[in-house]
Amino acid sequence: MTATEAPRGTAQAELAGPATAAGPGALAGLSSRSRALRPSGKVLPEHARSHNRALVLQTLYTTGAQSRADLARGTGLTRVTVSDLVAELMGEGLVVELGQREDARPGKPATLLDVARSAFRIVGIDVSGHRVVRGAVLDLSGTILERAESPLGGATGERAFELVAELAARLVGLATAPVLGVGIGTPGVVDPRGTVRSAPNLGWADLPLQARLSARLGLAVHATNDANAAVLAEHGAAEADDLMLVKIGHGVGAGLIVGGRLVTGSGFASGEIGHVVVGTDGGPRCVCGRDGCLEAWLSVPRLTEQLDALGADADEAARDDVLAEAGRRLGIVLAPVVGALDLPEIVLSGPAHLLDGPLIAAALETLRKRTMAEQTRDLRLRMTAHGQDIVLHGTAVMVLSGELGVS
Amino acid sequence: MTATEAPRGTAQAELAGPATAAGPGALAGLSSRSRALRPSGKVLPEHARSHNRALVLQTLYTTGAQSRADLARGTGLTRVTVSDLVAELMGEGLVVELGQREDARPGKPATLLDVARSAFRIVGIDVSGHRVVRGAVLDLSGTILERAESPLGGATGERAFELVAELAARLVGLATAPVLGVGIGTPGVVDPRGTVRSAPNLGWADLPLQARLSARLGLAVHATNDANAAVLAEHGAAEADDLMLVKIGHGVGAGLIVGGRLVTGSGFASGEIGHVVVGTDGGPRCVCGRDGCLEAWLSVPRLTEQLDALGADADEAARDDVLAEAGRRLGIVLAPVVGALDLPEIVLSGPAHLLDGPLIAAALETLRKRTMAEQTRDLRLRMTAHGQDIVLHGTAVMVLSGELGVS
DNA sequence: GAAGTTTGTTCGTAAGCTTTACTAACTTTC
DNA sequence: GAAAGTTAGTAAAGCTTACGAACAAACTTC
Repeated sequence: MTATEAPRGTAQAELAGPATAAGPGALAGLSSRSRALRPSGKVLPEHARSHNRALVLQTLYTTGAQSRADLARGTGLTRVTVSDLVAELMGEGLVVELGQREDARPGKPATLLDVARSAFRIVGIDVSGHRVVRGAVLDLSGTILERAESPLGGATGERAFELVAELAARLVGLATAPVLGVGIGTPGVVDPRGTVRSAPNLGWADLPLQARLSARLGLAVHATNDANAAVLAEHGAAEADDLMLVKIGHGVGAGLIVGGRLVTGSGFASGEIGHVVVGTDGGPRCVCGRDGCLEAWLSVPRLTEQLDALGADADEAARDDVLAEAGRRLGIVLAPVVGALDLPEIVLSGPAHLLDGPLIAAALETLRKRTMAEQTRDLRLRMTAHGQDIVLHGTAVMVLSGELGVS
Repeated sequence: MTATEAPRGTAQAELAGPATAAGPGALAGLSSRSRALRPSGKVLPEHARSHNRALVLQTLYTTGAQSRADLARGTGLTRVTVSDLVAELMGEGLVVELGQREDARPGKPATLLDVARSAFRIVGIDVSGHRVVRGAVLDLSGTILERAESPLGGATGERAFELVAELAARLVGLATAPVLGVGIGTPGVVDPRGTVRSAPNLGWADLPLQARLSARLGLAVHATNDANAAVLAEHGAAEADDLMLVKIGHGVGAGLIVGGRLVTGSGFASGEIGHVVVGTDGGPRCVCGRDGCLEAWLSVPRLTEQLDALGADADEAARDDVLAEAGRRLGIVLAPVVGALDLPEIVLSGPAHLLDGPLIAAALETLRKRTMAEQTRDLRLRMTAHGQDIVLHGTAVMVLSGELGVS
């Protein structure tokens, strides 16, 4: 009996989490399979199986087209087991054969396999913009195929949710292949079940974003904080297991990966460094009422305002001073975090014309001056390469990871 | 890789590197069995088995005496499987039957089981003292049964290693039951294989402490940074999955647990916050040459010196001011870390007469003032309950975790 | 004393991965 | 040009692991 014929519907139904609705058609079995649901800890054979299945898919995803034998060597599993898992994955449409390898080697020519990167779509939504909700349809490689956006127009609460839901539905409609899942990055505190505990700007409090959207779309939905999504996007490319991403926009927030895993925090509020006070010499008044919060120093509105105040014909040096001062403040706040976590890399996301230059240089210099040389000698501080789409890319990583165990 | 699951066990696997020799006799099979050997991925049935074995042991360890049926309910495994695993554990001498349960209930009376807490010993060594190396023999519950120490006498390099090795051997000799393993907490940067990459005070650089000691004693050895050991000790008792421990002595260091796992850092130098500069208003000159490092503000020699300078008949308020200022400085450094990680709890270790009072109060107040209210409202900042023995207890936790998968 | 309950074991089964052995299909070598 | 060697993928058998069903033991309750 081949794996594809195996009637395992019951097992899937049991594994499927209550919060995430399974998709229709070919996807019905997918979302449940790869997730390791181990609330209290025991490991059953089927868990091992799904782990190995995800491992094969992951290897194929990151290493690219290769044969079953290559996969066996790469994963440490035997060729037999790999063949079995691949048959299962092919049965679900996630993996396809590309044909025989061309190069001339002794032995039977290998049949190349690859993830069916165009067989499924991911819908990503970025609610972190101040004026618009942005969305996209991506393929399994994370390439953006379609875009759409909705002006937020100051909407909050239920109206804001409605805008998000409509945009998501519109994008699902644009998808020309089955949708694997929908990912959402939103500001605020989001718990692991995708409930927005608190997002003041959007007027959301205890909004079960993931559950409601999942019910409405009939698709698997994953929601997380926008900075967390961003750091997932960056981690997808980076090889490092420790990474911090600082997202600078209207507010300032961060996402952290430590030991290869996303840090959520005890109250799901990790990365909220925007209202940490910087230094011991005061600073600009913050919207939160205190003086010298990081956000008061560094937010895009504040920087823009300061630069505008210099006038259009301002000295280059004067502009640089403003930006360098903001960078120094960022460095001051990051130094203890870098020291405590021994971080090798920090990535900034936000308007490059403000961040990429004197600001980032001053931040790195400040970090070096305020931490042990051994730790920050190799520290990298750089702009993201994802640009404006970082949250969208991150939501795709989240869906891939959540649905297929791939990142 | 599955985000929630893939790297699990890495901490253990890394802690127990290939350098760890298995013990003799009854212990020969233990150390290898419980370790989750999953460098990059595949899961075999035997891995699942060892995981479940550790789960049973862990449940028994933390919940205390209970029946096989209780264990089955607690772990989610069936009674059959639990019986099988318990038989294996009893065969290795790790679990014993205590006799029938006394209370009057319908049904066949249950046979109570417990971890054989006195059947094995753990030897712990604390090299973090400035003048002496301290050691102890502990049972599996972490109770200290014997103590021994060696004056360091300014020894460094090979002589210091010799002192440690001799103390360890002496303690192994004092043990009246088979030794499960030896744990060492040392200052400096220690990699996952127990090699001390750098410990300036001891004159150690790239010293394979774990491997050499393991070869010499013929026992499993685990070595880690002293602050990491300390936070493991604290975590053993705490229920929280996120925890920071700040160890204040001659130097200042920290150990971090995030998401239930020890943070090692990209260069194995996590927690090195002693030489992070505090604030933007200068400060005392540090041994590292900079002004205003945390260690320059907060180290025990510095505090003692300041208090001594006040004179023996000093005002109580003056003493409090000195300590409160140090506490404020600690709060300033910790605020960004608390914000970034959303930490629920910070524990201090060090001389209570200095730390437990105005210092800790000022630190907490400063933390509250410099972070978002939502995050620090429930923040706990307290002294450790382990006192001077925190590193010794931590080394025991490390051995338990590394050898048995129990913590 | 009968009925019900709980414990712990025995026996057979399903799932999963491995080893061993095989065929297919190619390159290299003589 | 044929034999030898190499590699890919499959098939069969076996081992490990955990499960479910059934059962005996031993107790409480009625």
